Amino acid sequence: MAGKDHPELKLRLTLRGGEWLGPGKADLLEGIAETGSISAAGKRMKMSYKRAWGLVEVLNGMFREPLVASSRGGAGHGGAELTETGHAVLRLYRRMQANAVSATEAEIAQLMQLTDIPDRK
Amino acid sequence: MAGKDHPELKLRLTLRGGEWLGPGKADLLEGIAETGSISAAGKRMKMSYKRAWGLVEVLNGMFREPLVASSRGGAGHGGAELTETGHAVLRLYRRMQANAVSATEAEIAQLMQLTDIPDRK
DNA sequence: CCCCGTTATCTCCGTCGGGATATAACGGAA
DNA sequence: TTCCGTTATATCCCGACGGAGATAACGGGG
Repeated sequence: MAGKDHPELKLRLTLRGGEWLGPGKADLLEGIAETGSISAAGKRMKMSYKRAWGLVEVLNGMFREPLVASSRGGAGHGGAELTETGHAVLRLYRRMQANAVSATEAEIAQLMQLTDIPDRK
Repeated sequence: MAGKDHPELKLRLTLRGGEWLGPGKADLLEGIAETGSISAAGKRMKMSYKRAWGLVEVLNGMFREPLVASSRGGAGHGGAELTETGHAVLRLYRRMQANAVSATEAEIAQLMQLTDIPDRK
């Protein structure tokens, strides 16, 4: 279920050439915060651990401080969690997305009217 | 020329699953409007004609009316131009982008401060 | 001392997007 | 009738992306 929820606006913020923050990395951060594990977060998004781990590595290198702190072994058999910076980045991205959506509602509505998609409201 | 201009915010508006409007198609539309040719517009963006033509085909199928009108042969040896709908879509996309940028300036500035990128201002 | 689940790495491999290239069609001009 | 530049379409091919799977390391618990 979870309806198709169209139209949908996605944002990609390019920090430097080749380094950017988009919906995928943001969702992964959120998944890590909720599951406490890189592999679990990746699995939830149907992506391989290799890919999830690679994204985390990139994320940690994009900012001054790492966004994800991970540990191996121990009582909890290892895991991962967001750092303070990680939470801050995720929060800022979500707010950025929300602001962008509300600031473009009018244009989106007009664009949708030019499509042949029936306006179910 | 053209400075790096970072950070940069890009928008992708998904109309239906698999059909979306983003920076690439928008720039292509703009290029066609300015050059009067699909191949010239594609070349300007360093993309093959095949790809440019494919994007135009998709664009024309996304809305009720085609966005690009093309012709072969004749006095001008063929060419392409934006339809009224094409101009409208491009204009709406540009306005959407501008609104989104100004609505997220604060978050973008805060995110940049978390990077190790020197703030040249 | 072995067990466990996760992190961390590596290698192999299928898929897919898109470039490169070739060819035909078009239709007015010369 | 030939020439021209563009649209339109097909085929071949390569590199990158990412999945699948194997392996090791970790470190507290039983």
